[in-house]
Amino acid sequence: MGQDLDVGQVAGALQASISLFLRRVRQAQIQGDLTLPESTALARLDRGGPATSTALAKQEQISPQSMGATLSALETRGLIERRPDPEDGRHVVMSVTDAGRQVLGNRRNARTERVARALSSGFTRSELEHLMAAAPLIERLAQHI
Amino acid sequence: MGQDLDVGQVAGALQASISLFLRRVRQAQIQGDLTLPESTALARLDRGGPATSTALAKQEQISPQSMGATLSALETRGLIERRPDPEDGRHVVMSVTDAGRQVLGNRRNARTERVARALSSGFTRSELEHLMAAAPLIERLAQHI
DNA sequence: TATTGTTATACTCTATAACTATA
DNA sequence: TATAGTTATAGAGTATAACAATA
Repeated sequence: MGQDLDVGQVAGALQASISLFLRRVRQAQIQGDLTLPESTALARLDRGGPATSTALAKQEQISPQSMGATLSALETRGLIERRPDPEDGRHVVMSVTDAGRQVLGNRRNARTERVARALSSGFTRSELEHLMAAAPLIERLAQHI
Repeated sequence: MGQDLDVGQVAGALQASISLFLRRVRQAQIQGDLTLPESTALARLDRGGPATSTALAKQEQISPQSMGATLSALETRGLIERRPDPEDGRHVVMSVTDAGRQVLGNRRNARTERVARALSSGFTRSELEHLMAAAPLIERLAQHI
């Protein structure tokens, strides 16, 4: 306050708006659609190339067990495949299959489509730019909590 | 992106950054601290005055049952109290107790404090302003999904 | 002994369905 | 019949603990 913006106020405002947003996004989940952690892991695997579940877990900042569960779900759907690492028998390297790349190619799943539609209809171009610029700030903030 | 910013791109970036943020905020939860929905409901009840659980659920855009569970937890801790509505026996009006106001007065619980600290140490003033301005946009977006 | 990964279990947050009480 | 609230149950998304295999 005073000269500075109160960081507590910013923290509170972000928590409130962000928890509402994520709740609504989850409610927009449609049967058969990839869940949020599934799309995130699949996209990251495609972007970063084949990786082990532990490495992915570190990148997403979740426990290896949680990442394992997400990857199992993706494997069951045939979107990724597991391959043993010949150099280290403890490693299991995951990679995106053709089917997985196809799903990523469809790009906008039902959930993202709904968010995109909301953005198209109620936001000015400048507001969109503002939101786009905020995303990396939120990500950086998350990494420092 | 040519002339227009791709709304799908904005939607994807927001989902990724926001889910990471909320995950980290939840991990920062400390034993004994109010959970995120608990603080949100308590703050709203204090801000808006006594209200029924159904009314609060509508405001937070969650199911009445979920709000009921959150309110029960707050009541168990003595932070809110329930009072029957003499005019309509179906209504149960919730209000903040002195203990609840005291908790709100402490303002920054451990979770918010950690977010605030992260904001203080790694962000410029202009980035803070940017984040503060993004919060209402995110909230508006959430409401239109 | 340390690391990778799996299995088992549990907690938080939310949902839907079924019920009771009141209007 | 409609509304407010409660109870029961389930699912998503995470966590920790205990374990086996490999290094």
